[in-house]
Amino acid sequence: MLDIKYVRQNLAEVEAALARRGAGVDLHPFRAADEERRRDLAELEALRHRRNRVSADIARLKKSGDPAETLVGEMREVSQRIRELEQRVGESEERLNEILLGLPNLPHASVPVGRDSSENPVVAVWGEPPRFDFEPRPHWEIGARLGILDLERAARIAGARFPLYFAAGARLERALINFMLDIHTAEHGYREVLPPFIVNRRSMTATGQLPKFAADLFKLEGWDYFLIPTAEVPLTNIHQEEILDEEDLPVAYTAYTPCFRSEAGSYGKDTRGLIRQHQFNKIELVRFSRPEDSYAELERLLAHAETILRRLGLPYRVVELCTGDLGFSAAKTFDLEVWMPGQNTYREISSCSNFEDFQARRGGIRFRRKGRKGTELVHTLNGSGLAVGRTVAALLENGQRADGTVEIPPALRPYMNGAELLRP
RNA sequence: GGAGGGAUGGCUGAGCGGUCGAAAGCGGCGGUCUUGAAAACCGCUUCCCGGAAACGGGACGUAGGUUCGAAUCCUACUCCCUCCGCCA
Repeated sequence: MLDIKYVRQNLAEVEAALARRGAGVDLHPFRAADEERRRDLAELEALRHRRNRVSADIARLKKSGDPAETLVGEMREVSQRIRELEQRVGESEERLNEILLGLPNLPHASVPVGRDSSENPVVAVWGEPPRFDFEPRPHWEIGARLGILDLERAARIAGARFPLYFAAGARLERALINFMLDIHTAEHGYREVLPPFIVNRRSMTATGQLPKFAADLFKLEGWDYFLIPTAEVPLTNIHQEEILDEEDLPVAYTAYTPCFRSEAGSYGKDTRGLIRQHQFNKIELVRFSRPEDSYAELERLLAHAETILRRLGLPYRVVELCTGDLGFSAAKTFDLEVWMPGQNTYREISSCSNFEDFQARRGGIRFRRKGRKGTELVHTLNGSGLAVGRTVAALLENGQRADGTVEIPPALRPYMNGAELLRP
């Protein structure tokens, strides 16, 4: 959520910044509700002031046994008017809140202006795409031939876009989860978390999935509960409505969770393979920092995610999302895209973002500076470190050999009982 | 599922319907003492909104209600705890 004071004082700038995102927003309804609220609030507070004073007078009169009927009668009317104004102010606030919850974050000044993903600049490239003396296959064919991936049977059990791994495939997924968590906890200083995979409406609203993107979520019938689309939601909400100590920052959490996404509106896109699933595993990285540190923290977070790709020897590039491709809550985002030989293209495997105080304001996540009064909102960041299913896909495609076997990267072999190859 | 208890400041925890934003303790900050530190002692320290400030308003789980006036009374809801039952 944007700061209401900032929006009020910079209406035109906010509209312009949101226009750069491609979100044409008219803030006139905001202004109208805001002015109405402030007008009513001024009257309301004046009346409450009067009531407070007169109530004290009444108390004094009663104590000394003097009659107070005149004042009591007068206050009856004042209280009636107060109730009316409270009602009106409440309605204005509801309107304002609804508007503010629907506004996306403002892009950081450094974010390149662009319409969509085609205008995302590539900021770094790592590794050489492998060369094959045969036609590289897509991962779903490799996985099927190895007998470790069975998306047809998964469809029977659940439906399209669900995973079903067997044997070395299941083991590979588990190996990657442990491999990534071990690096992030032992080398990058993250505290490991195993959070709920189902969260309430409040948490979804704090991180920005709600109210606008309900259609992307799986909701439990008969409950106000949702399956998490990413561990960002439970991890960021760990400190919902808390005041952290400055010396505890930055706070860094990592978690393995499955992720559930309805993928509404993506019909026909990536219908084959592991790229776009209703359920997939992901290792998430979440950081809470002081405002002045958050962009250095973003670099750090990005480097942590990159480490995984490098250790696995997977070629990738870093792209910076332009204003038009930025997610709702993010102020700035870098995507990591891994090379997929079977598809002859780079595919997103991690997304690392700084949300600044956007989520912290929605979730009430603050900190207190050492030796100073008052509180400030923290900055929140998160990134995938990495999406596990897509990592499996990348390993299968990059490690494939002419005879149908797949080479396991050396760094992962200890997690695979020392095996060097996946064979049919 | 059944029975009971509870929700108050960063934390623990008091609080007859009327100077209660709230006792006390802990923690934090500043000071005295000390070569320094600790201890001891003194002072300050809830959060949010408006305001340069003075000051004003609000918040005691949430939402309503009663009342001139609610942390205190009533209703509903949410969450937590204890016991019983069931259960991976």
